[in-house]
Amino acid sequence: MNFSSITIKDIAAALNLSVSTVSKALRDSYEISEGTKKLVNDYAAQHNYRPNPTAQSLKQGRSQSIGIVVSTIDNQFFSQVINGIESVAYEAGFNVIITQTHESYSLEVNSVKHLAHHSVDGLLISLSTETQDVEHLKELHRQGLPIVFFDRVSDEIETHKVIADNFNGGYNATLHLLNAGYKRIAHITGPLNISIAKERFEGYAKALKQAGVPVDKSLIKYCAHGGRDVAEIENALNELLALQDKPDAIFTTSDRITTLTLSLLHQLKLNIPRQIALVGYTNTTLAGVLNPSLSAVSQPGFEMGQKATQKLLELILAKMPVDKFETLVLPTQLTTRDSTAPKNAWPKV
Amino acid sequence: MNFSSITIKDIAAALNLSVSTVSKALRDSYEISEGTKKLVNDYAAQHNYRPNPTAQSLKQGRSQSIGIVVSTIDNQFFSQVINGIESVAYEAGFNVIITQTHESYSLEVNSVKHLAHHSVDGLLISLSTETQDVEHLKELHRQGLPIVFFDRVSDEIETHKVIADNFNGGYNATLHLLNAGYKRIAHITGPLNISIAKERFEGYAKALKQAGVPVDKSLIKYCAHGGRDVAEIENALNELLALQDKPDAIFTTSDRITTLTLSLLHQLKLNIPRQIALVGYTNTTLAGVLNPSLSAVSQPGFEMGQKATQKLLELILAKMPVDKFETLVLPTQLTTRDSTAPKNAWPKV
DNA sequence: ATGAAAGCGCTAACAG
DNA sequence: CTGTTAGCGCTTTCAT
Repeated sequence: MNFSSITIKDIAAALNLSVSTVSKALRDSYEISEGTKKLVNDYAAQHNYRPNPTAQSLKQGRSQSIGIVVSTIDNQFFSQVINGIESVAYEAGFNVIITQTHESYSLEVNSVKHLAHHSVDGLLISLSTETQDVEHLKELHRQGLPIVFFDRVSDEIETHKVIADNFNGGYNATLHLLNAGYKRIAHITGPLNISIAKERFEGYAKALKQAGVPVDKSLIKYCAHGGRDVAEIENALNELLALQDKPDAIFTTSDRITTLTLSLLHQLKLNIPRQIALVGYTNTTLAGVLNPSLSAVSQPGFEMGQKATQKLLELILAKMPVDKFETLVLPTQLTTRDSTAPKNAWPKV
Repeated sequence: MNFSSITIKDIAAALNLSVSTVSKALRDSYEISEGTKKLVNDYAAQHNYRPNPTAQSLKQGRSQSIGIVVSTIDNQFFSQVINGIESVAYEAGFNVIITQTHESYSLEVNSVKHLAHHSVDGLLISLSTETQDVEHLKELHRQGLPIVFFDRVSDEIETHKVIADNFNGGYNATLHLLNAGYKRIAHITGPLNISIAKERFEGYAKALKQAGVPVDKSLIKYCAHGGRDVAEIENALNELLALQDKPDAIFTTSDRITTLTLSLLHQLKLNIPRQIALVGYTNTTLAGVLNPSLSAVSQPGFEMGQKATQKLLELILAKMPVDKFETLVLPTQLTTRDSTAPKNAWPKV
């Protein structure tokens, strides 16, 4: 069933023209006289004609739509990215299809296949935590599907990438903790195969080294599913708190890990920052009203979505094959709050 | 460009059959011999054949996709609903297309038109705050497009609806405040033309009346855009706090209004609940770790998405026109925390 | 049991 | 400048 307007055929019949003439007139072809164009366009406007996108897709092999693959939309960072994507895509007349991986490799493969199959004209993807192998993307990339990575990128595929400055995000958060007097700084993160975890870890390690603090492996916990399951964080936390030489601060590296860690510390009735300080990556707008107010590294999600989409549209609309690719690095922002108050200036209990 | 597998034509050529035979074999038609079916299906499986959804859409006038219209995905409640929708839709082989209204009537009309035009087989919609007129939906509904409302429904269109028990949500939250000793209970909400605001208000009013507390209009603030703009809440709050007889508690009715109110109360350095208590609708998983921990009315978002999708699929797959419609009402849950601690048992400062 | 042919709505090469 | 025709990939009569 089609719930929309008339077809080109209807216009042709009504105006005693051929469908091709109408089609050309609507597309403002130089072959068509001004008079006919006006006639057709007026009629079309009056009868609220709109081309059937499905037919156009089939015919042209292009769908005017782009596919998005993220871990989950139930996450402020990703929903901000998606809003950024939509703002640019709609402006350019492109439709978006959102799919979620829930951090699973097989769901990611499904999503990508699904999108490719629905003949999206391009793909915006942030890899799932589980993903190690990107063959499913390489294949499509080889066939010419424009792909732009954002957030969690792969270095095995040469294309545009838009990321945040993960190294400095990790570096600044850790440096801030050091400056505030914390020394035993734990790190809860995802597996190092995902780019963001690796880079944030490197920033963390660099800050420690500069301060002459050894990088203690027992303080670093990797959540295989990026904190998808609460148990992952629970285990990490229990192990950290069971150490002889307990950490006095934690640096966490994703929205989910950060907020779950905070919740668990509450459950354990640990005072933040007196018993343990916390700074984490998160884009939640609630950081300032958490208990305690949470020091946070936030990323320009909306802007990341916009930039990634602009680069993708460049690829899609390019006349010539593109062979020069860019990696855009956007700044992160560290906002310090009570959860990392300096040791010599702890808020009163 | 098509980034996927082979076509029916390829199979036909390879097997020396006609396309129609292959098509029928793939669809397990009774007209085709078992032998040929096996031949075709094996070949298809081996070469990873997958039908082109665009072509199927065009041919059948069905797209195996459903459209979703929500105010914004950047909201825990709606992203939970969407996850519920996806879980059912994917199971049934349906694809979903998500669009956002950002509480704007004109964007809603655009979204709906866009979806209808992309020939979705059905529509799941939660109306925007601005929407008063549902002619854009009536029109499509008349033409036979299956529509199911969730959350914010219209009573001008007869179809399935899935909502939360808004009346009791408002009633219980207000009753709880009364029992905790609060008497001057303000109410910040959206315009009464949206169903949820109206019903929640009625619950609020009922609880007050039962307790013999007059409903004071000066304590009720309607945000025309449902709190989309911070200024709306700011004004509401300023007016409330400027009253001779100030409120001692606030009941808010959406994720966004609730969290913004909390943030603003922080900015004003008001102690919650001593100077003013707060209970609000929100599905944020952070309610327990906010400062103070927030008493909240939460809704079963995931389940709402699932139920709505089930009802929609019933309509889409129905052989006969459906004329008996249901309105499912799901329970809400009130979780009481420190932000509404009883007056005689306030947490220490 | 299989195939030829038409057509969903649109575009585009090719004629006229 | 306009029209005829073919075809995107698939389904579906209607032959054979």
